[in-house]
Amino acid sequence: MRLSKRGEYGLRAMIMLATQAETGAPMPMLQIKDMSQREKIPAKFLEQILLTLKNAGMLHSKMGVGGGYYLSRAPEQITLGQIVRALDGPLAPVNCVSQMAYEPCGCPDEATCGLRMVMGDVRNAISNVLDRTSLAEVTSRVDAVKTSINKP
Amino acid sequence: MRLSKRGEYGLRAMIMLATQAETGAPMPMLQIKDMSQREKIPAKFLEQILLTLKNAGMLHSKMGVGGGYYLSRAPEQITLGQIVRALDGPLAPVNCVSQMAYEPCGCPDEATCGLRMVMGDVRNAISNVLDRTSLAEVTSRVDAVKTSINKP
DNA sequence: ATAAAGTCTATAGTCGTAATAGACTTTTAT
DNA sequence: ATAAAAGTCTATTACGACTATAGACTTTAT
Repeated sequence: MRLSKRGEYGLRAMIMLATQAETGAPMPMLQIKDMSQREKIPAKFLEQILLTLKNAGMLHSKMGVGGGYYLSRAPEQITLGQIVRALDGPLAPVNCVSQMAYEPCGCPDEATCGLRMVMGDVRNAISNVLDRTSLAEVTSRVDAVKTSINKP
Repeated sequence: MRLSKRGEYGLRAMIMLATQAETGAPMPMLQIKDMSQREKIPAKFLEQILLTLKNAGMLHSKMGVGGGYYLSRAPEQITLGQIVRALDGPLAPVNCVSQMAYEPCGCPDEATCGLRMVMGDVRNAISNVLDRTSLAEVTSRVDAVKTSINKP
């Protein structure tokens, strides 16, 4: 049940951008170079990932000197499920229970397939986390931990 | 968040064996050939999978004419989580939240890593399904559907 | 004009998955 | 005793996806 590196790096980048957005900075933008250095992500790989996310409509960018990437919507409006799906495809463990990429799996009868029932549960369990968690919720959880450490 | 073919085939085989066990047949055994034909699984691949499961202690086998595989414990005592872990490794999407295969992921500080918090939730969500579902529960769900179809 | 930054496409390398092969061992039936 | 049926074990291949790198191009600020 692995998350790919592409998915991991993409999530890290989006979380960084959301954190930046919530600082209230006038232009909450980050550059590839910044992000790749902070989290030790290969820059050229990250570039592709951000491009994918941009083409999926989650990021905007500014070219040229002083450019960078920023979220195209408020952090509340972007879920982790959207990010993972854009980068890694369906959340479902098997295609026959996928909402976005259904395919029959070849078992004699889907209605009475035990595997399919359980994998449907797994898909829902994953979706209940990733589709209900927004970038804003992530940053606020991080903030909560950080302040509880500073004021014990 | 894919389940590998190995995992899928292994689960299918174990569910077949559990179904067989619950028929009350005197010797609830199935042969590789039977299982591979029923669910269109490449026989030689299934062979490897069953061997892995046997070495993990979930199956016993009988060699020679009239041999085959059978569950080493009651279907109630075997969870899907055990099967998936034996075949595909940890359930966790990233190693830094894995119970059975923890590894640091290289983020600056694990305690305040937003990705890690969420992936921990995902791991728990998956585990809450797979570790709490036994083969017996799968077969009884299948039976429930089958009888509700016959008596509408 | 130049340097900084994102865009885009192609391609290489690597690794895990899926599958196949084949020689060996055990057991049953005749 | 022997042959056929079945599981055991290890090696190896084939393939594709994932990861990463390269390089030429475009846009923008100073």
